[in-house]
Amino acid sequence: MAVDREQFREILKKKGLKVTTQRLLILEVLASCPDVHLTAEEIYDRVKTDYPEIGLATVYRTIQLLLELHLIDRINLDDGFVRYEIGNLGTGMSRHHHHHLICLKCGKVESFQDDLLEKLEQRITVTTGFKVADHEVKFYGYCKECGGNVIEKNEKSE
Amino acid sequence: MAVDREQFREILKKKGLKVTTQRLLILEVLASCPDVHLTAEEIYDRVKTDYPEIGLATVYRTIQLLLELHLIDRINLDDGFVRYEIGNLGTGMSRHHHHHLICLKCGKVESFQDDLLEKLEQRITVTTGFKVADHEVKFYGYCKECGGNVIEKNEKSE
DNA sequence: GTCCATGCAAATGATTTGCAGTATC
DNA sequence: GATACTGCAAATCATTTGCATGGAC
Repeated sequence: MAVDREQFREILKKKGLKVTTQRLLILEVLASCPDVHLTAEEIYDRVKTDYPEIGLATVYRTIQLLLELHLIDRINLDDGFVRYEIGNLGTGMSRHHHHHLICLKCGKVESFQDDLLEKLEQRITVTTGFKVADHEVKFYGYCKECGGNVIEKNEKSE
Repeated sequence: MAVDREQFREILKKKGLKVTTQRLLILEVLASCPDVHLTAEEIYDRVKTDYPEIGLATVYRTIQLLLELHLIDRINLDDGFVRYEIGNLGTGMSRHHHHHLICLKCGKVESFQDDLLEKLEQRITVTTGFKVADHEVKFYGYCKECGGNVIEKNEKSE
């Protein structure tokens, strides 16, 4: 699983970019946990255990690079940190446009995949003339463990 | 249209908060343009034309207040600025859970209303046990004026 | 050897906070 | 008159940038 180290080398070389230990390690950290959404600082900390000399600026610069190469996606949970996760190309699996379920209690972020949005995109184009290229969908609520499957509130209206 | 000045007074008093010119003006600016999504700085500039003594810190503090009162909503377009718009309560109209169409060319932000998401929310709850309380949906693409209704690219795959 | 990439430290820029003065109730 | 609110300036904090060194090709 995860992007092959060789594939990544190829991509970098094809773009005239250099293959460095730092870049390999950062992608590896992100690829090794496709369902954890890490902040720049968290990536920095994880890489540092294997490579203590790395600087935070390098992490930020590499993140930019990986975003431009579409190997990772950014997620903003509006908590003051931008998070990153490995993307479609990065995993090789079809994680095409999955949505995020953010638990308001424990903060856990799950992923959910559904194609209902495609229908909505078509509807938007027909109705407004807006041509959708990409979307970002976040659902806030309560996960299974935090009471998602228990009906604890009687708010049927609103 | 927009929240009645009196209603706002009531809400503030009920919470033991004071009615100030600054608070009235800031809500008014947001209520007067329900489809424009303003940054804190933009709100600051607009209020300043009527009330030049206002400070930027007051704008930020009032925005926090209005968010807590659920009179406004925040929108993050990931361009480095957080934007705000008047919410359901603020307009009195049903703008329940509208989505944002963000033009990648001209930067314009349109609103779009649809209930297809409700269906998706149900599906999520049934499938994962996650109970959805709120959602935020952003569509990136090209608006009518910028080529949304013109097929200018032949990219059918990806 | 040539450049690109890195690491450090300083800069940036939106948002926040402390504090003394001011306005509301 | 008490207390909450404001305005200013300083502080904060994630992210970016300048620059000299180091590493990839």
